[in-house]
Amino acid sequence: MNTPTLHTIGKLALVTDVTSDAIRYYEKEGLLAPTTKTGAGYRLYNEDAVRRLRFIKQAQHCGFSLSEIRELLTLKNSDAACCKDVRSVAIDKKLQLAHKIKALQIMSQALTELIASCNDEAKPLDECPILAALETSMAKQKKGTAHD
Amino acid sequence: MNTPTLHTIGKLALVTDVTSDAIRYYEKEGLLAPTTKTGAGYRLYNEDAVRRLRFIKQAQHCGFSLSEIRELLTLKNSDAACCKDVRSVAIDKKLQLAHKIKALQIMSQALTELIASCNDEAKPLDECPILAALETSMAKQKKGTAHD
DNA sequence: CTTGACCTTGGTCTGGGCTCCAGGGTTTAG
DNA sequence: CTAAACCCTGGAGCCCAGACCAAGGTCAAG
Repeated sequence: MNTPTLHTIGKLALVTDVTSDAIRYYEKEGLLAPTTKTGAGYRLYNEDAVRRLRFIKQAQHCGFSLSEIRELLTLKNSDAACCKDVRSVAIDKKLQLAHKIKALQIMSQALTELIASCNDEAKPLDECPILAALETSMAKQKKGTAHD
Repeated sequence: MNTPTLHTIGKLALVTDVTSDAIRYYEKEGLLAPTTKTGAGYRLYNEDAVRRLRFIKQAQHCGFSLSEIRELLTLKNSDAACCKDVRSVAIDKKLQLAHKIKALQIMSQALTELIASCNDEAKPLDECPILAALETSMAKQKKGTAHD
């Protein structure tokens, strides 16, 4: 019966490199509860909390929002769910990322065309093809081979 | 001396497919002022406003924020600026987009690896390699050739 | 003249993920 | 014992691009 080490919120913050404010915020959002509280109301955490915080951070780096992470954690504690469910959540998120990436690439492509349209850099502003193009409906002007 | 057609805000909204609320918001942000106002305070817009709104919308589609668009419009009305300046703003924005895209691709890549790690979909949750990986520091596990 | 469609200002609300107070109580090192 | 360092709760603020709402004024058609 070795007593497990319990951290106060500040220690946990140090160990995990997450601010105390953020930890309290996660608690409010239902992502992470302290193991116990002292009589004075101090939050105390065990090693599970460290793992859970790492989980949260990693998931964030994978593009999951906190509410999505909460769902992942719920899934994790669920009896009915299996690994396949987790996998499909990941696949879903990857698709969402693909959509975002595509949207940004379309923007980038539009900029590429605008930049290409402006060869003569010495033109005065009222002849600037970029500004002109931004005022029109910018119907695909595909004038060359612009890769992005 | 042909009288130019003036739109009320509602007409302008219809023509440009931008809500009246958004148009008023642009005005507050210094992007678009009405040509004139009636005695009763109604905003009236001429055809320039239509072009300006198109400009704003196109620039948004290129990833510019409203404050950036305001700067573009300022540039446009400036005497000192030339086409080269506009061009470099566009190039700058394209770089920013490239950074965002890269960040998202890194996330996507991380997900790809997680998904690949989970081959046996029937595993129970406490053996789910995705969940396990999210709890560790996820030190680059590069086990195969994962393209993204 | 009335009804309904329009317009006005000024305000609050949203979402995401926190940060940064203020005004207290607690614990610990010296 | 005291001062510093920690902890608590609750709330406000931030960024962005509007949406939405209420209470009222205005305008056109019938």
